[in-house]
Amino acid sequence: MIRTVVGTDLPSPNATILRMGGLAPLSSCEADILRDLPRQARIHPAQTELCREHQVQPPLVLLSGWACCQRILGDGRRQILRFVLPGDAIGSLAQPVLPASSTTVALTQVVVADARPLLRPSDAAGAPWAGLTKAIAMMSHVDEIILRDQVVRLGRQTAYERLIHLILELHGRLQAIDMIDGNSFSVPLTQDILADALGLSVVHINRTLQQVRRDRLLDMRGGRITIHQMDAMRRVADWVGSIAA
Amino acid sequence: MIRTVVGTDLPSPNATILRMGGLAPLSSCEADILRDLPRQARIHPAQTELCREHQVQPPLVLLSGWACCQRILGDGRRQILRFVLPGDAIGSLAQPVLPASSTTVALTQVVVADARPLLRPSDAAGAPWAGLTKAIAMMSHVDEIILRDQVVRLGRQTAYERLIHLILELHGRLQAIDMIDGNSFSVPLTQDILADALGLSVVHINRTLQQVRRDRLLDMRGGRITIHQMDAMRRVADWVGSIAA
DNA sequence: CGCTGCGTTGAATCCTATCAACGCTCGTGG
DNA sequence: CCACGAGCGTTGATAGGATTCAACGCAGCG
Repeated sequence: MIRTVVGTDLPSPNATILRMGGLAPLSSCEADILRDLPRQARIHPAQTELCREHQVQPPLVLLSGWACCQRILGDGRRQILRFVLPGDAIGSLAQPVLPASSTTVALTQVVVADARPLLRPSDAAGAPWAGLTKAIAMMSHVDEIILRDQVVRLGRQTAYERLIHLILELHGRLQAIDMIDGNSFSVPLTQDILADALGLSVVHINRTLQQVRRDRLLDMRGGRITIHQMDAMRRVADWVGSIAA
Repeated sequence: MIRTVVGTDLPSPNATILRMGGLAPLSSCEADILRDLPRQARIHPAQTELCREHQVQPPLVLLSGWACCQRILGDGRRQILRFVLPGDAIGSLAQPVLPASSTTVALTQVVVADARPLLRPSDAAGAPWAGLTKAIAMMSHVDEIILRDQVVRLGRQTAYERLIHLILELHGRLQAIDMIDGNSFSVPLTQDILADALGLSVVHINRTLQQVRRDRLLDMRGGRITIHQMDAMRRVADWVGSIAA
């Protein structure tokens, strides 16, 4: 059930504006382009493949909902490469013509918009596109940092550290799009999904979650994370705020 | 001991030409630019930091030797993100002005050249720079695929699979720059380095290496890998030749 | 009502890490 | 020349972290 959004309930472009505006100052003309994204946005249910590995397709922007890039091994093992949050791109904005480097799947119902309006040829330096161009460059840079963080987590951190480190990442990214309420935020992730993101088994995710709760660092249940001791979490996970928050 | 190469023993630009020429057809004028890279190349001994995380510096091209991108955790744990082979860039060519997203260290003596000659403003479409521009875009795309492969290895593969998968990656990348001799190739990696790349302990790398040898898949000793059963290796590691070889 | 998705628990197993020690080669210096 | 140490590979024993298998509880839903 893919439907085009119509009528008065246009999805909000806020996340995108916050995200890109946080990466580079945008002219009012550029902000208008972002505000126009929701026209012709599309809604997809959870589990939808938003783009498939090796396939060339125009880049999208996620307006609302969560998605993830993942890869499936021959025997069914799944590894989630990164989570895609509102304001993030699906498919590279910096290299729009290359095939997708991995499959992106909706984790919740999502609203996506065609990102091509952001891609006008921005040859003229200092033109009204300079802000968007820089924001796009920054986005792909941040994406790479996120991927490298993921490598370090999986390669050299314990389950306990990985879990906290990922939650700190999500916290930082959600903060940038104003989706943090005080010391808690909504996280539509099952333990199953967390396991595939952190390279662990569901059972062990469950036990690690209990451990962090017992240690009073944070609490995760019912799709919501409440942070109790941010500083202790940063210490445990060896957090270096590489992502501007 | 950093010295500039002088005199008649200029380092060969071959790897770079093979690498970039394999990613996009290059005009003779573009090839000339690559051939000119070795002028003013620099030699660094092993262990040299070629670029440091967060620091902005002009991109380099590795002409010979091996390097790696790595990150060190607070308590000394090290994770190698990717190996840098001859013909590869150090620092992004596609986004030359952004800070480095991780530290790059020489694993052997290396020769590097300033990559800025490749970066002329290539506004004019179809200009003599089109090939280089495309090759640079492809390189950053391949780099991302390599990083994603690394995530999958670390997250969802066993030590045995990881080791073989990495060796297949190195084989493919070395083949592209013509550094494979029959069924064997030189690999200046200690077991210590392999461990930090694959997220394992040295001891376990050692034992896994013995296992693959006993299984007659391949043999690694004295800085050289000999492949005995390529097809079996691909099967074991769930290899999908994402990297053009 | 029974099913499905999700979270939870216990027990046993396995993979991988850690610790400690030893052998080897090679370069260095006495 | 030989002693010495550093770097690298190897081995055994032990411990620990994470997986697997299996089962159960619970809520939501057709």
